[in-house]
Amino acid sequence: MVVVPPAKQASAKPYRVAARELLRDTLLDAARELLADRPWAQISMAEVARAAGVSRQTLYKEFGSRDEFAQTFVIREGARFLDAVERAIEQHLDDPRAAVAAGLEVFLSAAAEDPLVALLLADDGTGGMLPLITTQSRPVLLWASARLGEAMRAGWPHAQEEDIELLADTFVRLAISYVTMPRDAPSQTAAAAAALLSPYLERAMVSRV
Amino acid sequence: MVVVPPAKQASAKPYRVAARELLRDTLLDAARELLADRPWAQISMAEVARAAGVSRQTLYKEFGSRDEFAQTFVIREGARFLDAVERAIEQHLDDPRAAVAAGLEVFLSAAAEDPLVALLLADDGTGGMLPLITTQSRPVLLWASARLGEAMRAGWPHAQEEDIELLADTFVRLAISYVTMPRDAPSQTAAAAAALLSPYLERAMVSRV
DNA sequence: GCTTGACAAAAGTGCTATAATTGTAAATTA
DNA sequence: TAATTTACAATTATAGCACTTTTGTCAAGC
Repeated sequence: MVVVPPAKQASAKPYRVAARELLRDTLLDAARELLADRPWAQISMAEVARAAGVSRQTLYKEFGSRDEFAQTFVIREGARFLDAVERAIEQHLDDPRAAVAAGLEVFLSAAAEDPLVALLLADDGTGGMLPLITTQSRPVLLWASARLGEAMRAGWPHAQEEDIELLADTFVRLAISYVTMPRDAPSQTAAAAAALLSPYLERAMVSRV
Repeated sequence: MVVVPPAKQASAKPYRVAARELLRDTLLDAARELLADRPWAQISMAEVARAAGVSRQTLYKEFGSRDEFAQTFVIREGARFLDAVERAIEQHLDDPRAAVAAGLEVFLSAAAEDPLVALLLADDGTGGMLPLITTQSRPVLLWASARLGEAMRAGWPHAQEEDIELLADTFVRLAISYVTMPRDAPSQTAAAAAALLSPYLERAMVSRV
């Protein structure tokens, strides 16, 4: 009697969720391509929908408003960088200082090369996305800090919760600061910041009986 | 024979320098009063000069351009806060952690109450002064960091030059970050940041043979 | 050394009309 | 059911235009 194994699921997620994510990704990707040409203020929601091959109403239904879409976009682009940062940290779990240095360097290098980041920083006036990482950056900050916190918690399970939160928050704040007003070459900036954080970090990452 | 002591100088500075400083102060003070009413974008150089009782050309001769004037203004206002920070630090030279906590708390509390800071942060569009502490804040950052560095060098003569510079730079970056996007109440934010910096600080402030 | 008066170039203002965009709601299609 | 189409009011952008203000720099005068 031959046992037929169940067909391997293409994804663990039910169709509805997968379809929704696909939709969101398609829309956000379309926005990114449009942003290669002109600033956010000059891109309409209709264009984004058209570029994604979707109706405008689907876009609104999914994201609510233009501002929410922009917010989500910035966070999703940020996720690209944060992924890289977390990978860098995971490779240095035995050495917190090296982890911070590598994570920050990866971030600053990637951001410096990214044309989207350059565009975002260049655009001065209203209607752009710049405020989302300066004066109205609470959502981005909270999101990035929370995600980074999770990664640190996973890598250093002995660390105290408050230390994790403080370190993640500070890491993100400094990272934003360095991106908007560079200090040095990415590697030097990262090394300096890591040197600064490491004494605290090393205390925190060790279990305190 | 009676020795007549030399008349006490009103100031150690020669007249030319003193007059120049008086002129600058008068103009900058006039600008501050005008800023109580309306945002910077709606204040002309002619108004500033008139309010200071000086001709427009004198203003231009002294500051060069509108942007330079704004830059100088922001730095001079920043000096008010930095004075307070330095005093707070000087009162805790024996305890670097308390020094950082007190300095940051003084700054954040004062900034939170200051109507000028509120106006500066509120004003979104172009022509305002906000970019001077976000995307174009290099001058402010360099100035504040250098001044804070001097104060630290004076208070902790054993510290290494690189440590001073790194700490001052980081302090200023975090302070700006906290002002533009608050984390907590000033006292809590200051305590957290001080806790984070203190392990490094304490190593640095002690002479390393 | 400061002020006055003058100036061109640039930037802002008020106004109009027109067009585009946002956000929402319905009816429609697959 | 989920997305599309169509429709719509309200807000906002765009363009043209004349006009005013402002910036930045002169030279002349006190």
